[in-house]
Amino acid sequence: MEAALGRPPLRAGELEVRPSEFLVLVNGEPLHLTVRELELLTALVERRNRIVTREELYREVWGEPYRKADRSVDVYVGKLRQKLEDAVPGRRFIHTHFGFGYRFAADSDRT
Amino acid sequence: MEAALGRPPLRAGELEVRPSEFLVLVNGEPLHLTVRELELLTALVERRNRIVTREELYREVWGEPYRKADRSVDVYVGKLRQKLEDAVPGRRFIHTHFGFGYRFAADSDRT
DNA sequence: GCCGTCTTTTACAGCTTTTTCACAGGGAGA
DNA sequence: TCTCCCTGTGAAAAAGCTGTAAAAGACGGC
Repeated sequence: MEAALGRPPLRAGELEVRPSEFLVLVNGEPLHLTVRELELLTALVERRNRIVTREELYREVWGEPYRKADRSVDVYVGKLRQKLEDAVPGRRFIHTHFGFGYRFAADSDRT
Repeated sequence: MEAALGRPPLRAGELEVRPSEFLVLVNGEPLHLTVRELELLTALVERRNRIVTREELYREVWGEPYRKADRSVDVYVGKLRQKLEDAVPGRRFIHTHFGFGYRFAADSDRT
């Protein structure tokens, strides 16, 4: 979270992430997220359209080495999906790549 | 999968393998592969135009000694051929060398 | 302490992938 | 041609991964 300042705003479809303000807007409306949720979403959006391993996400968000079998990332992906679904029904932002990890995409395409 | 990072992209005809992104493109379109499929294809493309024994492929992809009579490599070669055929009909990338092993070739020539 | 909120851990069902098996068909040498 | 071994492949069994609810733990405010 410390590194939030200086990170530029990110636009991704109907989402706008402003790390420096700890804020996410969905179609201009603020989305209420917890710290973990915000950081995980930010990490994903910063890596949009790329498959990201749980290990990389865990290191980035939790700031410590990933312990195999830790399910925190999965749980928070679930939380984010729920909130994003509430905010933008029918849309799917976070894709699962079985055996690899997750991928954020604002446009409903690729892979 | 751990060793995926740091491996450079490989181009081979209409294929592009990007191990570091867990991604294979066929004429620019992502090809959906499982972990084993991706690793086996990567191993073959890295050794393109050479006959590779099952033993070598097994050691590389499965990371353990090859047990004689294990058919895993054959099964996965079959899966890859199927998916490549769907993606590029009429093309043959993976050649069988009876009694020796397999060989990947992007150009439709030699044996 | 007691609450409310957030985070971490656990458990399990459901699903996907991987492995194993069996058999048909093919290739090479005698 | 005959025989033996090798390969292709569908399908069943086994293993492994993911989604998710819920329990348990942490932490701060009152």
